[in-house]
Amino acid sequence: MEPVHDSLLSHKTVGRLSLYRRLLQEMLADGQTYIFSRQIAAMTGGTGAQVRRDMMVVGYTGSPIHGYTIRDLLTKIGEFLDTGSAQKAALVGIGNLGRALLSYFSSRNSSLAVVAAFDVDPSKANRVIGGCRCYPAEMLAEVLESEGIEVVILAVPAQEAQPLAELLYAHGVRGMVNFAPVHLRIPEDAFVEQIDLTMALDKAAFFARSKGEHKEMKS
Amino acid sequence: MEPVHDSLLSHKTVGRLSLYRRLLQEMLADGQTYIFSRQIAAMTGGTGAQVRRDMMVVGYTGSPIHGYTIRDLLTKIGEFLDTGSAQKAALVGIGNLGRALLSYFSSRNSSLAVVAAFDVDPSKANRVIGGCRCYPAEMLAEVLESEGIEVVILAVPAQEAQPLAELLYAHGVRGMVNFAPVHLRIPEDAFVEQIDLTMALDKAAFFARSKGEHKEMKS
DNA sequence: GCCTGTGAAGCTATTCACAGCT
DNA sequence: AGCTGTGAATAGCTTCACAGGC
Repeated sequence: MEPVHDSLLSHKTVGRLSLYRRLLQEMLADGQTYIFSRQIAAMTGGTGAQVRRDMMVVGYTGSPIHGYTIRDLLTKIGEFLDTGSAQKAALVGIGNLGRALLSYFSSRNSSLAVVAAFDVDPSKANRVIGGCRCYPAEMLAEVLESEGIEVVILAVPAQEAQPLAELLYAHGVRGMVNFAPVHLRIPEDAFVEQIDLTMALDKAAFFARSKGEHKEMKS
Repeated sequence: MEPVHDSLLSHKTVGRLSLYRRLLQEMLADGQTYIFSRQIAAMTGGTGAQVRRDMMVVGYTGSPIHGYTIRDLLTKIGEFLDTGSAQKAALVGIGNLGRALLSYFSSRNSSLAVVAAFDVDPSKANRVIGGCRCYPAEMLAEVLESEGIEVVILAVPAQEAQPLAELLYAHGVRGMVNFAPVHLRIPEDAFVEQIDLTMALDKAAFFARSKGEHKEMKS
């Protein structure tokens, strides 16, 4: 409805910046100091021009001689993507997928820590999985507020997702990553990143064929 | 490089069709017979116009009276998305995430079945997880060919992903869903759907804030 | 030379808006 | 009246191409 977008601040750009950050962290750990836009592009599957555009957004200016200084660039991207204070995340739904996600995120050193997990099954409470304390669902509101959690990962069954999302919204959560195969209806001022595994597989299957066909057609 | 795209056949359209299909299957199971584009749009977070455009792609024409006939529409979408013969998929990497994905896909009745799983750890072989037979990594090539697998899900550690992708490509796999946080470099005629959990969380965290800020700024 | 930063062009995707139908 | 199908318009994203600097 309303074009609230900050001219240059798109969805996709933010995603790529997250990607660049991870990449640059690895390079820095590898002992590299400088990098050119083309190199970043090659490693992320983009083009040099696009990388440079993305850098414009964060406001970092590289040198034509060395390219970008990895450490400084990381700082700038961090300033752009992160809040001053460390943000906290939680996960709801400690099933197979939930547990896998917990261990995935505990191993990564994101700027964002998953600090709490919830499940309706009380037998799962009070355990620690992937360095993350588990609570029963009744404690959701309480813990969200005491910890100041603004981002939540939903790994619950499809029919539980919508009511849960509404509850989370009511308690101030404005960013969600939803693995349930349902579109969440929540107010405009919250953001949902939908991850749809069935769709991903369908797409891979479809293009696995169609790409091959194109090749054949290419007389 | 080369604009191989079939005019109307975009990435995103295929994704939405997969979404519509799941939705329509549910509605059919619920006993519904007809549906309007606006209703589909409301349930997927799109617009009516977009739904109708997508339907143009599959070549199904609805009636202004009833809208779309769910059963027929499903058939058309199926004809469009699926091959005649049932396609098979495999999964590589039976870690936490791999196991979660196996049980996820075994419960869904997709047109695409995950029929085999692989892991370098031989102790995981010869088990059955989520109705899916597990093999040691050495048997990859053999099983891929005997089963005729064209689509593979990669749930392996980052450093193993690229060599594995090359191996899969060499054995005819042309569609992959990659959960490893690395961009896969493989030839143009294969398709990779990248699923990046860290990026998803970063985006949710970023927009959780920025949406709120916009609201404030809106004097 | 080979880089960055960036206006301008080009492309893709989405929405508008209306004809046509019942 | 209210829907679908679709040309035309718009919005959004990516790439081109070149000035400017060392």
